[in-house]
Amino acid sequence: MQFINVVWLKRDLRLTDHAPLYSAIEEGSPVLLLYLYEPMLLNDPHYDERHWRFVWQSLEDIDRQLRKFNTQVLVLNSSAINAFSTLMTQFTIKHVYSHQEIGLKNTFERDKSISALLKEKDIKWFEFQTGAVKRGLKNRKNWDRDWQDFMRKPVLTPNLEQANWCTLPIESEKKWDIPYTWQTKARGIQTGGSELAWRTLEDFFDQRAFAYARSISKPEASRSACSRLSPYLAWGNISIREIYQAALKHWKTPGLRRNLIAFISRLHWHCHFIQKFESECAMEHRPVNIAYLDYPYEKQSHSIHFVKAWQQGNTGIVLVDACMRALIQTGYLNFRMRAMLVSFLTHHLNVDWREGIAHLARLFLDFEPGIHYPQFQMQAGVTGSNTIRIYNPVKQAQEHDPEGVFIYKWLPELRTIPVPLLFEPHTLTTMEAMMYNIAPDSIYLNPIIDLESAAAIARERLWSYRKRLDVKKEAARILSMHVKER
DNA sequence: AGTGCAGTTGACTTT
DNA sequence: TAAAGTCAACTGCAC
Repeated sequence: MQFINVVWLKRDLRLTDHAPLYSAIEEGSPVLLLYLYEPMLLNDPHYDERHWRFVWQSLEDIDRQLRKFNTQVLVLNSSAINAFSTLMTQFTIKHVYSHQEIGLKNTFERDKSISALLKEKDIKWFEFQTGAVKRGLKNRKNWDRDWQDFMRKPVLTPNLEQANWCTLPIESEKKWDIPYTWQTKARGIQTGGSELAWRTLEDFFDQRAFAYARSISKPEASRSACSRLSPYLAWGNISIREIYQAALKHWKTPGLRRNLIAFISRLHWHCHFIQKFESECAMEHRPVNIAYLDYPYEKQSHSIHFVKAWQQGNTGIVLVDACMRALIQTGYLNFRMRAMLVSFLTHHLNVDWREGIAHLARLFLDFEPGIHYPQFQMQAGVTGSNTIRIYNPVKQAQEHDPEGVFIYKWLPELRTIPVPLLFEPHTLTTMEAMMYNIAPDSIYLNPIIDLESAAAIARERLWSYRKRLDVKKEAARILSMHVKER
């Protein structure tokens, strides 16, 4: 049987700055590129069709680049165990190469079973660091410096010309029909693939980044002034190091410096949070601060209506609903508005963060487990260490969407209401509501909660809970683990 | 010109 | 990456 090296693609769907592919090619044996649509993930509530479509588009992009080498990615709809077992009947696998996956428990467990399988067959599996995130890190000593060092190292571009490509074995991948809806572009949602990742990057540094810092908090302006690289980063169409080094190239451009500093600091936070998740992955199932297991959330039987209204963008709070609807349609929202959505669910509605986390994961095209969990918990206030942020959706709208552009766009039924009444339609009199042509049973005349009293109650609940001794003790423990030591 | 006062601004604290 | 409250300093204005 033919010897091959398997390069197992996961959330690293690119052919540049790719250490596993680089090493596999260097080794010399024929290379097989493998991607698995795993039933375990297809059925996971964190994922949505939009993700698998993005992955498909990314794979198509890779195949386009591979065409001149007369090869393509082997795509299988299969569990990893089955896929590797099948491959082993066709080939003698010399090595397996992949990036470390800092993911949910299910992928971690899957990796452990694959590791066991490969070990049993005496096959070496080389796993490479993802970005600046270190596996099994005990503390944050020198973490910042190491981040810098990693980002400044030259990118590892595999020599595709030199590669020895393996002849694709199995007919099986052709038997499997990729759903039609994955193969059509989704209107309003970003399209996957490295080519588009690089076009987005260039367009950002050439045009959009000039407005970055001043627009980042605004729901409408952020959509063009932010980089929009997040899904490409999450699915690995481009590496964080490639983005970092591209940013540095524009360092001297007048008017860009401040924006680049703001942008690069966020690249840094990207790894920081994934590192946090890697170091304390139990946070997928419980609050980082274990004292919050007893937090007095709304009973599920009661919260279910709140959750539904929140999920559908039907709460009657204008900016909250506009944000959720934008997210459903486009898979994107700027950071501040994401935080506000979590704040509203967990604070105003007092719903357990675990009842909302998968919903946003499904909607975020750029869903990244290692960022999603720490961020969601932090915003939900269950870390016990970061300050509690209860966003006021009315104030946020007045400050960041003063003309109502974003709200009108996503809640067209309110187009007749002028600013500033738009921000608080429940204050309209019956006469005014009629005048503006708002249906008398509109949720916007009668929101699911009273914003002010809900915020006051949440403030009291959160701050009094934080005073508990067990909360403070846990907070101290967490701090010593994650905060940078110099 | 100095004084009293309402209203504003910004730094800082509390929740 | 919050919001509300407190307080001192400051401003504009009337007398």
